[in-house]
Parts: sequence; C-alpha cells; structure tokens
Amino acid sequence: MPANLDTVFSALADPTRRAILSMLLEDDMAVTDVAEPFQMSLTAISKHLGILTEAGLITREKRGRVIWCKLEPDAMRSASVWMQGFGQFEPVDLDAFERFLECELAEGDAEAETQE
Amino acid sequence: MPANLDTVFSALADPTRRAILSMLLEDDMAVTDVAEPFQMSLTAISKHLGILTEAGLITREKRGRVIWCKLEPDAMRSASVWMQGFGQFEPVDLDAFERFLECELAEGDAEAETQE
DNA sequence: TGCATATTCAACCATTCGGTTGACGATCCT
DNA sequence: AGGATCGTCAACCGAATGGTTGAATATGCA
Repeated sequence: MPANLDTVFSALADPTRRAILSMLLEDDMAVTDVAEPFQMSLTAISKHLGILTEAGLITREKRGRVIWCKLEPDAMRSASVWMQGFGQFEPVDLDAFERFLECELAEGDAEAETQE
Repeated sequence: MPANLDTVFSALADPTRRAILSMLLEDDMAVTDVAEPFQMSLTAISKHLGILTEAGLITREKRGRVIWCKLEPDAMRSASVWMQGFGQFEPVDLDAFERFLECELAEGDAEAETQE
C-alpha cells in the first residue's frame, strides 16, 4: 500500500470516488451510508471503495457487521507535492475550496436526481 | 478547454504522460523530441500529447512542419487546490520534488533501456 | 519537381473500467 | 433457529484505454 502516483491519480480521476472522499471529509461512514446518495448499486460503490483503499486514500475497518470507511488524506501527499513542483499554487484558499466542493457535490446530486 | 478534474486527474494517471510533463518543465519540445526517450511509437506519443492537450496541461503550436509542445502548469491549479482541501501538505519542498522527479525519469529511462 | 522529415489519421487489437445482477457469508435481533 | 441487514464475490457486458501498423497530409530542401 505505498500508493504510487498511478493508483492515486487514477483513483482521483473518477467523480464518484472524489465525491466519496468529500463525504468522508466530514466523518467516517459505513459502506451502506456512503452508497445512499448515489444512483448506483451497492456493489458498484463497494468496488469504488476497493479502488480508494488500494490507492491508500481510505481504510476500512469492520466493527460488527458494519464496515467503517475512514479518509486517509496522507495518501494524497506525494501526488500533491508532485503537482506543486509544476508551479506554486496559491496557499490554500479554503473559501475557494468550499465553493469548489459544493459545486462538485451539487453536480453529483443533480446527476442522481435526473434518474428519479 | 476548461479542463475539469476528471480530465486532469486521468491525464496525470499515466506515467508516460507524467514523464512528458516533467520533460516539458525544462523547455518546450517538438513532438519527435518528446517521443525520442520512449520505447513506443510516435503515434502513441502523439495520442498522449492529445490527451494532455485536452486536459489543458500543454498547448501545441505549429511552426513550420514542427509542432512545439509547451507546458501549461496552470491547468493543474484546480486539481491541486482540490487535493489541498484534504490536508495542508507541507509548503513545497523543492528538493524533495527534484529527487522525486529524477526518480520518475530514471524509471522511465530504465524501462526504455530494458528493450534495447 | 521530387524526396525526406514531421505529424496525424484510420483501423484494429487486447486489456481495463465502470456498471449490472444474483448468489453467498457474516452478523445482529427476536 | 430463523429472518433481516451488511457487504463482497463471481460472472457478465459495453465502452474506454493504451498500444500497434500502414496510409495520408504538410512542410522543408535540393
């Protein structure tokens, strides 16, 4: 699980997986709860979680019959450092990030609702 | 060419493409010269350059019969900001980045040379 | 004009990816 | 014990990915 750049970047390349990571930013979550907002099968989400785990971006811990997913932001460090080598990107503007995040989440919701 | 997170992250997910970006960090390059270190056809490299262009990570300018590739690091900004929202990754350690880069380039060379 | 160089296009191929469904193993609850 | 819930496994499917080769286009040069 050294999480190389290949696996991290390709894990991040999928909007569903990025949405999951954003959700986990708030709190740890059970697999079923992670899946709830998405318009796709539990199996599909389970696969996404597998890919995120493989990339080291989350860990999963079984307690009882529930598996808890925990964000592991450290796995992004090498990728982040790599990118920053290409330019000094302005010191984290958290407001901008919030807006960005909401935008991505909103897109996700919209996508989910077109099917209902 | 708004270069969304999907296209940027998936462009960065391929080691050949990351190596190309690293090369362009030094200077603009012609397509043929970009292709030279790699053990694959010019067509393959041309496709990779197309993907990088699509992601906004490079631009191509034709001068005479030669097409010059130019790095556009700004295309990484939104992706970088997104990742930084998951944690304050230490202020760019350029030395670490240099080492990292050399490592990646070395891997690329090794790969190329195993075939020669 | 005619040849060499630079790059892309078109068609093809094997593999991976993101999704589905149906069956299964674990765990909790009564 | 028996039923409901949580999550994964296995098999399948269509589309996308990363590569190939051979032909085509455009430019530079003698």
